[in-house]
Amino acid sequence: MTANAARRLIQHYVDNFRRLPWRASPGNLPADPYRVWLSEVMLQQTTVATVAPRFERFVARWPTVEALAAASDEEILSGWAGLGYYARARNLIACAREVARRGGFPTTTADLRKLPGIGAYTSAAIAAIAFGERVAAVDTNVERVIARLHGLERADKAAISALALEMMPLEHPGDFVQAMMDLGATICRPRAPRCHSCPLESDCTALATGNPEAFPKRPPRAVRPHRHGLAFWIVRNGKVWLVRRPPKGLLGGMAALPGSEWSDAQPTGLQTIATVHHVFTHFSLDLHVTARGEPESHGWWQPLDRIEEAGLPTLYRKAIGAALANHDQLAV
DNA sequence: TACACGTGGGA
DNA sequence: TTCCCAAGTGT
Repeated sequence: MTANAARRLIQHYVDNFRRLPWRASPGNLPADPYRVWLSEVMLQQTTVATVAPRFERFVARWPTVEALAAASDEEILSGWAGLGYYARARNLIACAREVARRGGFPTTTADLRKLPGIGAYTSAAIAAIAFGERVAAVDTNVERVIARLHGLERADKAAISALALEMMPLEHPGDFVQAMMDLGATICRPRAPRCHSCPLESDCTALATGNPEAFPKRPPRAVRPHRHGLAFWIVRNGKVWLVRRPPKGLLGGMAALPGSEWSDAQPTGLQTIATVHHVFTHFSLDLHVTARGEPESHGWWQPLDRIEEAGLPTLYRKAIGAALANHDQLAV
């Protein structure tokens, strides 16, 4: 039964193969470990639609891990700007330099796992897809597919991994890994799964219950607090004063408008040029843009007509856009 | 173990 | 508008 299900799963993947820029065709191994690594890191918590063009830009600019390792921190962080989860970019830099120093990627899950930004899932994905190791890469897609297949409300990582490995064929583990993820992304979706199109329809315990969507059970979402912050608008001769944020923490290492610490309290008695609302994973923010005369911190003058070259994360890109819209009105 | 860590698109 | 959430990792 299991072997048949796996065969059907992979056949469905081959028949519906989505030609994504980082993929080798099914059956072809090994894939370029640099491309597999870069795409897997970009895809952490990020959609295929968002990643695809960015991936193309990265490999065009830095075709090899050695090229990436030779780039400056600022170049790479700017290239990452807008993708989010910037610790990934910081780890990407450290990982590229370590891999270049060693002369290539390690080839096993265990050794890949030691590199910065490569955890349990990504190490397994690279090992399976680029090096043909027979190992289960358990992301949320695989977790959901396996949980539904076996009718498990609670998804224990180790149990899921064992069940996935049990189902995995001996040949072409990378195809199986990608087939599972594709099934989760396109058929076995969190909501409104397309069970009538699923190659595992006849094997699925969750479907047999009549409510496959209920598997696995999701924890309730935590309440998201709201905060406020100030951003200082310092302009001169068509240039705006920017700073680089501290290397760790939220938006760590990224270009930014200078400003205050963020707090729970709404600022009062403030002349604001613009206020932008932005939602982070664990809180939302109103950033109030307010004029200041002189720079007080270490930073640089960024020409406003070349603002997209600054590598601004979305929060500050939005804030500057809103400030410019109002600024232009005031200046008329 | 639980929390910090971004963003944009779809329902 | 609001909520959900997408190929997780580090601490």
